[in-house]
Amino acid sequence: MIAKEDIARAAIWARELTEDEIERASRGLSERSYSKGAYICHRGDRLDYWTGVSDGLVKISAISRSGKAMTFAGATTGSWFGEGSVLKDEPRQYDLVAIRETRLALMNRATFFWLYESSTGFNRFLVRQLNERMGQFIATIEYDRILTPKARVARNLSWFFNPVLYPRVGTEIEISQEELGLLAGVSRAIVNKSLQELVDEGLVKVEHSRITVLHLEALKSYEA
DNA sequence: TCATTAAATTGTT
DNA sequence: AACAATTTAATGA
Repeated sequence: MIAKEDIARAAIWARELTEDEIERASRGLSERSYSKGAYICHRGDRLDYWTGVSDGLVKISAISRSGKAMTFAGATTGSWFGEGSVLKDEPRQYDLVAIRETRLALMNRATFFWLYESSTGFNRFLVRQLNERMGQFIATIEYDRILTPKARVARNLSWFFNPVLYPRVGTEIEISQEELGLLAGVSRAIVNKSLQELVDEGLVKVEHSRITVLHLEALKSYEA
């Protein structure tokens, strides 16, 4: 088992924190595991923690009034989310589902607020993250209206490489075509065909359970 | 280290 | 949704 302090130190928001702040943060952390397909929480549930993905893949989605499932985002290893619900002290607005075996790091509310009140570094992180997410949601609205399934796949892929929201090193992501389909809201067959075409266009490289992005900018604004 | 097997993933229909 | 082909991971000689 990894020490809490290591989790805190490795977290993206720890980069601008002081030693004292990191130490305090680590004491407010706990971990919880979820098996593939398990609901972490349903819309309307209370989840009084700020949540980070230690390892795995989480789908953030909602069911529209017409009953259609809609995915807002995927959270991969290293990303943190849910600050909105914790800050406002309200139930979660979205469903959270573990798409694969997943370990979550949970920061309790008291610790989150302590950082919020005390740490300028932490606040800088929060502002950056909220700003990036705003940009991504605007892009989501656009893509939902106009894009072909193939472009959905391309743009969903590009989101995983937002350096603020998803602190990954390199240009690869470990994700199966089925998982990507779940996130993009298209069938596995569409994902497969789309990826092959994107490979032909020289934008990505596809291996087993792994996708390498070669031209991120082209994916971000993919239209056809 | 290599061979065998089971499980996951991919490509196609 | 179903099927075959491919790749990986796990097991044990």
